[in-house]
Amino acid sequence: MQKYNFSAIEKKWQRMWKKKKIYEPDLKKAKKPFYNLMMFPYPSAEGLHVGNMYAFTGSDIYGRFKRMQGYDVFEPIGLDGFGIHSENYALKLGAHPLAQSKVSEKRFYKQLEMVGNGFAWNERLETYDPGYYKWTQWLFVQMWKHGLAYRKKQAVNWCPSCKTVLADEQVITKSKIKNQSSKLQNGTREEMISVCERCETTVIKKELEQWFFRITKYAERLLENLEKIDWSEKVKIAQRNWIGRSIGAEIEFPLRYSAQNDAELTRKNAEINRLVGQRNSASSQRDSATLTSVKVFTTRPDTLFGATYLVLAPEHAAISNFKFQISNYDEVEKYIATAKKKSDEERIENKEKTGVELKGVKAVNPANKEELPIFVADYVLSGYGTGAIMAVPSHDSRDFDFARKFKLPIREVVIPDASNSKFQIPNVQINPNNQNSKTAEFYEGDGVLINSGKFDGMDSEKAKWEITKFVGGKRTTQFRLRDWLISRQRYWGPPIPIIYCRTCWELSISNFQFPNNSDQSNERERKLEYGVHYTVLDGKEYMIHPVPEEDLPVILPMVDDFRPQGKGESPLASVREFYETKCPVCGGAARRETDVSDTFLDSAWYYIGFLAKTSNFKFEILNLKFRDIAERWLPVSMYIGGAEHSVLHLLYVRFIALALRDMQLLDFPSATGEPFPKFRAHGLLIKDGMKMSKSKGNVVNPDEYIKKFGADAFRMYLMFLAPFEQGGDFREQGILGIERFLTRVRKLVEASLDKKKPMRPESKSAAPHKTPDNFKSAIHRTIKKVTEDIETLHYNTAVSALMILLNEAEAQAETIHLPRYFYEVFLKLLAPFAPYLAEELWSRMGEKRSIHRAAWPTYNPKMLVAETFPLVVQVSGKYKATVDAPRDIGEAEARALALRNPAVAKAIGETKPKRIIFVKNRIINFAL
RNA sequence: GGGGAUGUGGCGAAAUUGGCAGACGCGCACGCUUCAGGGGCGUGUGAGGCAACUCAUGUGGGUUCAAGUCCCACCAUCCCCACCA
Repeated sequence: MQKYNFSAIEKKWQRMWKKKKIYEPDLKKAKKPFYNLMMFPYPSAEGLHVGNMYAFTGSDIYGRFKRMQGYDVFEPIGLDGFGIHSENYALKLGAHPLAQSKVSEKRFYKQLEMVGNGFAWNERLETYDPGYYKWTQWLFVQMWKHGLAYRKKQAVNWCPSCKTVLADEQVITKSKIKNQSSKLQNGTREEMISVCERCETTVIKKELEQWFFRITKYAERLLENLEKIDWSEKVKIAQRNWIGRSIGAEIEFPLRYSAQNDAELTRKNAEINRLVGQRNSASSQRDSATLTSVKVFTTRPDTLFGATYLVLAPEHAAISNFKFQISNYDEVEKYIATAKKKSDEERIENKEKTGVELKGVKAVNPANKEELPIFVADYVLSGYGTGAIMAVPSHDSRDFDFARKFKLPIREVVIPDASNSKFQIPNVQINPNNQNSKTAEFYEGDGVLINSGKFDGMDSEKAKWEITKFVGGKRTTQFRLRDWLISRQRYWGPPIPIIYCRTCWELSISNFQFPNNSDQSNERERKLEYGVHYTVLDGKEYMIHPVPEEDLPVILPMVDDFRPQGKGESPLASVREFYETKCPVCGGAARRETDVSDTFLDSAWYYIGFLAKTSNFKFEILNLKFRDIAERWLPVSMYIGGAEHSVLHLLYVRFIALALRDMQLLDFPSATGEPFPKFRAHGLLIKDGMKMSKSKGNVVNPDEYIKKFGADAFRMYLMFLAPFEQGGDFREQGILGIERFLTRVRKLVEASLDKKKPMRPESKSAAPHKTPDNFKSAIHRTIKKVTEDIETLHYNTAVSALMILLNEAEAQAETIHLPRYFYEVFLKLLAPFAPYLAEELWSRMGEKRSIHRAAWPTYNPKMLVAETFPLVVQVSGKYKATVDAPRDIGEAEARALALRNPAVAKAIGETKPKRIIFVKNRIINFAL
């Protein structure tokens, strides 16, 4: 057998494909556009990971298939090269990220070319290209101008090792099992810790001024649109849970202060007025007004009569307002300080509830006018709802734990419907003010109300809204989704295009008047509401201005020491030439924002970037030409990527797309505005049953395999080893089977081209050119199978169908000349999987056009079925025989045929079958 | 605690959706090939039994002429989220 030099052939076709622009659709004129997108990689580690290859190949097969079906397929590629992962990699190597990016770029593109994907190389992009991040910054400015970006001081996740802020989504909870002795004694004891998703360092909380994107404004739409897009169900569920909508009520609890404090109260209120009221007297009135009630959010307003205390989150604003009414304020303050210092690790690990009562203040239950104690406790989160809850220990496990610990009353107000035997009535003390700690339990289900005055006997679902109405509460919806924290105190990212000006602040505030009856909640929010956008830097207020669009991009300066500072500031904050600038409004000296934006902003619009790239380093988004292109190509036809991006990238991209549409900056035909109406998540590739990682030393280097077996064999093996959406175990041995298969394909085609080759002597008697109908039928069945399997991403069974057809063809070739039709069909079906070999053999057959532009074969439905079929014969449900039967025969004929079989006749004997079950073209069963 | 999966040979996995369980491939065994170390070809390969047959899709029940597939209960493993009121 002659040697097959795959690497030479791969190079040859790579050149040819590029020259003939096989994979470059005309973005402006394409008639049947098909945007086949795969998540672009970030070049962090040593070259491409097999996992990447796996994902890209799976996506590429789909693209090649669509191209052969006549679509103008656009399959772009680029690098998500900005961001912490790339920066950390550079830090590790001791290289500058800018220099390192050039090295990575070269290697990645070379590898990506090798694997044989039909990429549109002309449109490739890198997120660190100033031509690209100019538009990332432009996007930020648009978000700002439309009120979707804002600045706020918040306790944020801080990674002490990466020295930067992390979004909630980038903090992961890890369980680590405690030492073995405790495991033996107490069963498995798990300790939960919050760690940085990248370096696994424990994350702590830090209060910092940060930039946020108002993704919560889109919570409802992001949730509702999920119903209208064709995505892997598990990804939809993950997003649904992340957005986390709950419907409940906001209920106000009036406050009452102890009598002995009243005199002091008056005096201290005056003090508040003096402190707060300097700038505006209206605000002090409001501040004291906030002291009269506390608002809580609850999903169970039906349990209001069972509320026996209130709990405020440590960060709750009202607590400091109570300052002069709380008799034990020192203790409260101490508790709050401890709670704030606690990392999430400690808060979560320590499930034991803690808290302190606010003495001297009571809340009044609006339903039954009872006075309730108020606590501050860190089991209530400040960021959710109103940061305050009404505690109903009888119907909530957390409140129950707390009540037990602090000996608070537990009053049951909902019992399961006694007529429904599915529920057991829990053993709960119905004594309102006395808990029996031995037997008390909580019940979180629905049921019927008791101990609830005039609502007794009402169904709990109905009571929710009746009681809300009764106490003047408001039905509201809450989301778990938080705003997207977008600023990063690192170097390797697009500088946030914002300028802070002190002069402008002074000018604007000196002649600013608040409208008299404005909503006077928090002074700062109020100012923001009336258009005074300012921030506080080093204790002074500054006006916030976006960088004018014509001044973009704000170039990331070349900085030698790009290491994170660890003070909550970006390394850019030490670069005077960078941060010192001129105010775009007043022209005076001003200061630039020195944080960079989150990498997820870079990747939130890259699919638009591919379309907008007009030439090297130039993108056009705004002009009309681009709008034509967007209209033609968006939304993306098929998006394939990893499920690990279920709630990060995939949520942010959707958000940005919807926002751009609302801002009327992006338009494409779509009812929903969703950028990816069809998304499929590929599975995870593992090795030896374990996730691949360098620490385990089981990382597969794709280059070696491509060098050894060729890109075709490597690709095809990856697709064969398991269903694409499931992922599977990479086993080196498996690739040998594919290698054999491809060699046999080549030999079969080569033999057909070799005219001199004689037929085997023993087959002379056969009619050499007549193709048997069963073989024709096999060809058509294979076309059907492969077509349908590619459409549903069942690549493993598509490959298997090709193997079956090859086996059959080899057997046929013993006796007949296979028709040219067979070779054409076979190579076309093979082409998406093994693009090089298919192209090579195709051209050797004398074809001039690329096989990747050839028409995908179609099948004739009439040819699918053979003339006979194996009729399965059962007796009493047990298999007895298989007989060859003509297609579509009726029951009588089938019965006669079956009974002629000796094994069947023997099994039935003299008995007369009670019943005969006959399934056409399949089975006949004699029930005795 | 909540949500999502997944359990089929020695291994990766198939199974027209209720109709011959294990397709296809890996591995293994034996044989052939003037065949040298991961070469090619052929045959066999779920388990037990000489056999006809019997038993087999995590476990235990059920529905059905017929169950990997449908229903009920349980067990195991993995992933995601997690004090979200």
